[in-house]
Amino acid sequence: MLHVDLDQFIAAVEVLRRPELAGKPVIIGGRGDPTERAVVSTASYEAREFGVGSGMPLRIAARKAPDAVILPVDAEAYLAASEEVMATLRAQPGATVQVLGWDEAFIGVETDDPEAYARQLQQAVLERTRLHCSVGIGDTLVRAKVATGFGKPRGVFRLTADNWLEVMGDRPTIDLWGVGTKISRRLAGHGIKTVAELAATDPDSLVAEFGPRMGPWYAQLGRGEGAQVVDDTPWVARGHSRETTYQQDLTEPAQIEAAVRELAAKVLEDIAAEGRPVIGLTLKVRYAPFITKVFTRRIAETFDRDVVLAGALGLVGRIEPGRPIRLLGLRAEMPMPDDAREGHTPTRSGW
DNA sequence: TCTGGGGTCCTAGGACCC
DNA sequence: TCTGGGGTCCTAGGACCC
Repeated sequence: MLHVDLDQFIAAVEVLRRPELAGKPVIIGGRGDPTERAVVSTASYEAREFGVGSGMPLRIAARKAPDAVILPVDAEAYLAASEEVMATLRAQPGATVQVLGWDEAFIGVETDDPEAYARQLQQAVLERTRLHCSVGIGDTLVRAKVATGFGKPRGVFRLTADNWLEVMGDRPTIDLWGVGTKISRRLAGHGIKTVAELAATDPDSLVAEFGPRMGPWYAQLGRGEGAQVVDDTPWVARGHSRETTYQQDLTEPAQIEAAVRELAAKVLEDIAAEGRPVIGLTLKVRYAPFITKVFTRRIAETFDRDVVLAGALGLVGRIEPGRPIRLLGLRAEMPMPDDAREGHTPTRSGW
């Protein structure tokens, strides 16, 4: 199977409609204002030379690359570009396409020459969208996904059981897809620092630390093993959420209630667009950069906007009074149809 | 200088039921 | 006086991904 990842996707889309930005450091984030609370969505390769990367506070990025062009996020433009890319992938001969995000997909295909297929696919995407992509080839989804990183930019790389340990063995576990800072640190606490060490670990020995599913999953991940099937079943959202980081902290109860009403209106709009009912609500409150609380409430299945709004406002009562609020988020959960795809994210059991 | 927004899934503990 | 075992649901929190 193949994994396709567009190169610096968001920055590339912006450069396409503003050719004068080609070759310059470009940073996309928030509303494009580095004085606001926001982070970098994507930086062009030129901006990355200055040490700017995704997730970095925009303010810091602007200081590191003072001459960079900073643009606001334009989700609609990226979605439109994404749809063209995905349509191109679906048009490839024999391709089963599983979309992972705006700029990523797995391709299931039977071919004797995957490298040639990958090159052909890159050419097709470039011709139709003027965007460059990298392609990973693998005998599992995990290996294909990891392989793509070695192909960047504009390249192709193959990772299978034959060369997995040779290529990945000496790398830190955090290089694995599904292992972040927390898990890599906890693994290191058990003397497991490299992918090879994780691969050699008895899956059952990780159960005590990570639980019955995640423990064995990490051991499997170390070996690059996992699902080998690309699933193009249409994805069905489990829920929809909206959140806002306020430029100035909220303090007044009236402010907070108005903010929750605003979030509820947006969430209801997203839900209504799908014509599905609501069965649960979660209110997220950030009091300070690192202190986040969530309040969840299950409700009887309903299509009634007023009932949902009342439920959301009910959760507001659990907010600690008098504490400045920097972020509010509201999520509505929907019931899942029985035939919906299981295990969408890579780190989970479905893979 | 201070960390977005939209998602998914796992874990653990308590309540409740049979 | 003691109190099993299995199951489900709910809530809170954690971790990861793009």
